[in-house]
Amino acid sequence: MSVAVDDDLWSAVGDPTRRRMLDLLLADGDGTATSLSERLPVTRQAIAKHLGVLDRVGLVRATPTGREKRYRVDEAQLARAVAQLSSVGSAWDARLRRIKRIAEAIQRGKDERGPQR
Amino acid sequence: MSVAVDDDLWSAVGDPTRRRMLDLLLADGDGTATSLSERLPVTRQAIAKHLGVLDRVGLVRATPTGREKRYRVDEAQLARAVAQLSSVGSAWDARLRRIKRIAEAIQRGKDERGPQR
DNA sequence: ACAGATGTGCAACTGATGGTTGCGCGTTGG
DNA sequence: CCAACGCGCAACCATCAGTTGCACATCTGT
Repeated sequence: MSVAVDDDLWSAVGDPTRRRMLDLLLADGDGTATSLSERLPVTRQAIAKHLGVLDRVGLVRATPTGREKRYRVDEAQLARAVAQLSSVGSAWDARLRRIKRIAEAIQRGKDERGPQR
Repeated sequence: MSVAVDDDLWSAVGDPTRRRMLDLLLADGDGTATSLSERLPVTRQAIAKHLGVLDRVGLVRATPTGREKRYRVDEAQLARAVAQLSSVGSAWDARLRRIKRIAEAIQRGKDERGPQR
């Protein structure tokens, strides 16, 4: 059975730029579209759109203060996303282990019947 | 410092359809574009394109047999992808824990100076 | 108080990509 | 041998990440 995953959340962290934005926000505590765009190889407007996406899925929250708009990571929601990553990861990992085990069992079966068929 | 991630690999597993394809291939052992398209809500051609992407990043390998082309998951490469998922996940997790710890420390500092002011 | 600097938001355009339909070609099986 | 099956290629559409350009709001220094 495939793991239950919130596609919106996953694809939000699926984008490399958005992942780096989250990294920066976590490192600095908060940030604005302009401050993030200065540290990433994309324009402010592109960052603003990404912030819109992250905001829609609840990974960041904005607090307008005067002329600027500071964004903070919503830690609970990011924790949810992390949980999903490790969930899918461990599911695949389990399958890989299982496949490997079966392969080894088959190999053992062949050996029992003799190496020359 | 942000985790080193192979963006191509990540974005390959970032797509929900491709993730489900990998799930099916892992469950069945192998599959063709047609067999996968029968179990997913997209056309064969869309599946074929996704298989192309997965093949390009090495997550699957194709073996043409007569008129059909069977795809198998490359276990080593998928293991690499899983490693990256858990790598990013645990990096964020560590940051979240650190932030929480600092927040608690600040809170303790306030308490020591007295709850009022 | 006002003029310039700074920060946002909105709109139009481009390029990549996930999806579709339609068609033609090789392989296979009754 | 020919009809069915599986695949690849091409054209087309929608969405989205990214850009440029411009207008509007808010600070700030003199």
